[in-house]
Amino acid sequence: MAKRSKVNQRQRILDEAAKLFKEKGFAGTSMRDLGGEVGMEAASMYNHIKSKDEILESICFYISNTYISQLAEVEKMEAPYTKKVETLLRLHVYLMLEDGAAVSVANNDWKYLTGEKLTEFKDARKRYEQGFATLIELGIAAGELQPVNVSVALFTMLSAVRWVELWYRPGRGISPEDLEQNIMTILLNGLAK
Amino acid sequence: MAKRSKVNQRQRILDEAAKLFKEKGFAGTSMRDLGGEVGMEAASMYNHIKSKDEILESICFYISNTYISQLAEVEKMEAPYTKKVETLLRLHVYLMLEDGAAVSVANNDWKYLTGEKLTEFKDARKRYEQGFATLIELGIAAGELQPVNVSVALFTMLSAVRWVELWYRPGRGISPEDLEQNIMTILLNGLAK
DNA sequence: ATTAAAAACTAACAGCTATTAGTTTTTAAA
DNA sequence: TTTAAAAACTAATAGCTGTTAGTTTTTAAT
Repeated sequence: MAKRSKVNQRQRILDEAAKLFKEKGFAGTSMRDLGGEVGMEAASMYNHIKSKDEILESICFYISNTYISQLAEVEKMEAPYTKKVETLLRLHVYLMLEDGAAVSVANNDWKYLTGEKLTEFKDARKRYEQGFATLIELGIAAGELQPVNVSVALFTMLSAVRWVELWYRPGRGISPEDLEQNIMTILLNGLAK
Repeated sequence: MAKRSKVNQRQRILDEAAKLFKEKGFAGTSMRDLGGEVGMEAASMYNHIKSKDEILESICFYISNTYISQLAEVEKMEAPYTKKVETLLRLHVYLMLEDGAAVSVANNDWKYLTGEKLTEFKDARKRYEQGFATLIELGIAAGELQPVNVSVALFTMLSAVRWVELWYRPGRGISPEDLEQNIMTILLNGLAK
């Protein structure tokens, strides 16, 4: 059976690409670099992928699709808005702990997407942000959240969660659960006593 | 007097480089791209700069030096730790509003520094983070701040302040002062009511 | 108006880029 | 063991990279 092997090799290329793009950036990573990491001549990888651009697209849209389905999941929840916001942020942290390299690429290298893929990605991101903002807005209207500027709250939270991927490693002396709990405490209850 | 002109041209190159590096990344920006923006052949810029690497170094160390002197300033203040932390964060926001492109480059493209410049930059960043962490630690010890994990608090705050540069434009319908105030409210008092 | 320095230019370089075409090797079902 | 597809290889492509050398133009003080 040849199909299995092809799928696996493609996935290996994508995984190594995510790691390399995270480390050296999309433009700073050559197909020869990637081939070296995968253990294959650069040219050979074209049996599994269409182009370098397609690699980037696969990584970016895997992440944006995940975000969007997580949002849909949370929107369906029957719970207070604070709980919904908290859940969405927790899912962010989880995805980062699981697939940090891909998240990093989607966060930083999406700008190298071209043509309609670029607009498609930006649209997806805007949809996600819009949905998240609505949760915050409703939370404020319901009196559950402080009446802060919605955009400021949105981006402060999204960013506050992004550093995890840069910093977190098992062996940092803090468990994923504690990490999460600490971030949530700061964002929801504030740092001041 | 020719000296004046040389300094200005050099600064123009650095400014355009920061904008371009922010937009397309260091590796994604060619000297010909930069020349096009400056209005000069790529080769001509070498009358004002030593190399592409040197441009990156100038931008990165300008920012890291600013951060470090801001930290020193705050450390000298006679004030509660909450006030010190708040001041340092405000200075972050100001620097971003003033020099967003350069901040962005120092945040994202420092990894393209090479050799001892790379280690020098990482050391400076570590010193800054260490100093900031100490303020938080003392704040907790003094009972002014919630007893959260210091690293988590540090990076949550530093990141929460980074998105400004990606998002803020005059005409967003919020003044720099309100922007600041909203961020501080979320970080210090929390989003939950 | 002369002069010398500064700053622009053109042309060229060696090396790297993503990708293709064509060929050989590996894989796995018959 | 034969066979055909899949997946690896080598070699080559045109175009772009940062940078240098050498030349001409611009600038500004004498």
